[in-house]
Amino acid sequence: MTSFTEENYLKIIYKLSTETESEISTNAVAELTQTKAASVTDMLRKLSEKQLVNYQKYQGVRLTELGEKVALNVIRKHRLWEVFLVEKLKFNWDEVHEIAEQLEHIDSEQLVHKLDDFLGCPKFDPHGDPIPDAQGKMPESGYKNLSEIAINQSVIMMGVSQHSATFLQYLAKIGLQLGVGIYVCEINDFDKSLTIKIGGIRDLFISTEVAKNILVKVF
Amino acid sequence: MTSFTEENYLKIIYKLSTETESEISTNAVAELTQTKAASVTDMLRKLSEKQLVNYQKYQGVRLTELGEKVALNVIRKHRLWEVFLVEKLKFNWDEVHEIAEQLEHIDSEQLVHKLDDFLGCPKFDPHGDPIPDAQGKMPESGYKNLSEIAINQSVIMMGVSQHSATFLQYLAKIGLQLGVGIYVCEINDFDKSLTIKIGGIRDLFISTEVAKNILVKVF
DNA sequence: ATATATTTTTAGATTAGTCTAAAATTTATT
DNA sequence: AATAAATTTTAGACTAATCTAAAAATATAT
Repeated sequence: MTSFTEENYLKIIYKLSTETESEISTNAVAELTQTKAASVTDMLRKLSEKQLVNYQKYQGVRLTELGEKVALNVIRKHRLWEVFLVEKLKFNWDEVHEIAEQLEHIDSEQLVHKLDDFLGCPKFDPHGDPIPDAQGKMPESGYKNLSEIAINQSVIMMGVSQHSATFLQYLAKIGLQLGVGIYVCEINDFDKSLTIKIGGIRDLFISTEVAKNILVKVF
Repeated sequence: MTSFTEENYLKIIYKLSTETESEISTNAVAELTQTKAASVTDMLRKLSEKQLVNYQKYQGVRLTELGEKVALNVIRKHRLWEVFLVEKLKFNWDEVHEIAEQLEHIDSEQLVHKLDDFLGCPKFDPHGDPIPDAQGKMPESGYKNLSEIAINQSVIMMGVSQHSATFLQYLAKIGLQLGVGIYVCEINDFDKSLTIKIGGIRDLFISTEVAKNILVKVF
């Protein structure tokens, strides 16, 4: 059995692995788990004994196949619960993360299966993130970051790759929401900031930082 | 804040309080928490420091008003989640207890409120147990135990006061389910066992032990 | 390539919740 | 009322997860 805490470590190591090719550093894990490096070292040794990660001291860490399976299952639960909270309970998408952080650790295969069914086997969560299936396979979205889109192209906003409440509330404020049409008018050479038109109407100026965190489908 | 473990203790002390007038003994708590008396003593001291129980050594324990409020909130969550599992996810009523034991500790007032709404503010859970409202007030059911019903009376089965899977599966096997009509044909003077007719058709023989755990509404 | 800075690990403590075994208290029995 | 039995508490120890401070290893910079 994997504890609540172990699951969180695995989830975080998984997340870091998708952003980096190389081994994950102790410090990187410490930052995301909100613990100290010393605590991470202890946990990595423990996860290693349980065959959930490959770890050798000073050499960083990588998930084993088993560890990745566990991580993906936690992510699957997290995202399914987020769909439930938004679709069924009518939460806003910026309110669900903390609650899903708790629900993702509920342990019952049957529950996950029935929840998935009840929600109609969704492939993406309310932030546009893909939901792995029971075997851990991610659906292909084909989404790109808005920052990669060329000038004069039209796209549709499908998700975000950052889930902090402040970011989501900023998007809400400037009118960027799921499903909205975005047209790239101009890209500033110097800082890569963009001028875009949303819904065919409003002109908007956004930084490349923001654009990097917006997932879009090419029209 | 109350931990997962503290919440379990409070819930169990509450349950015992509804069954007894006097102080709750350390041993009684130990049995239900599946721990040893020594562990219970430690926890009672801790709960006492937090003003959740009144406890003096060797004198047993009682919930304070605050402790009862916390306990009722956990029970509220447990029962709401059971309704969700049975009504929405189509679990059988003998499968939901373990899962609800986990879900009852999810911490979010907003979640409970929205879940309650989503379920249509149910007053009773799938076992017929009353669901306390947000203030901790229990709805009045007026239900009685089948063992208290006089001969030649007709009643409707509304719930059970024992939730073990074995008991629920036994009921399913003999055909006793929620909403069924029960007519008391005969009460054995010696051991108080009953002969009943269910759904106006089948004759059935049940022990007083079973009858004590069946909640009915007088016709 | 050596010194410095950064990262990581070890060593030793801490907290929550649990345990066993022994001591203290209460309850029951004669 | 005295003793035996049962219950409850204390004392001391264990595990999981964390911490701080110091030591060790690795990476960076001159």
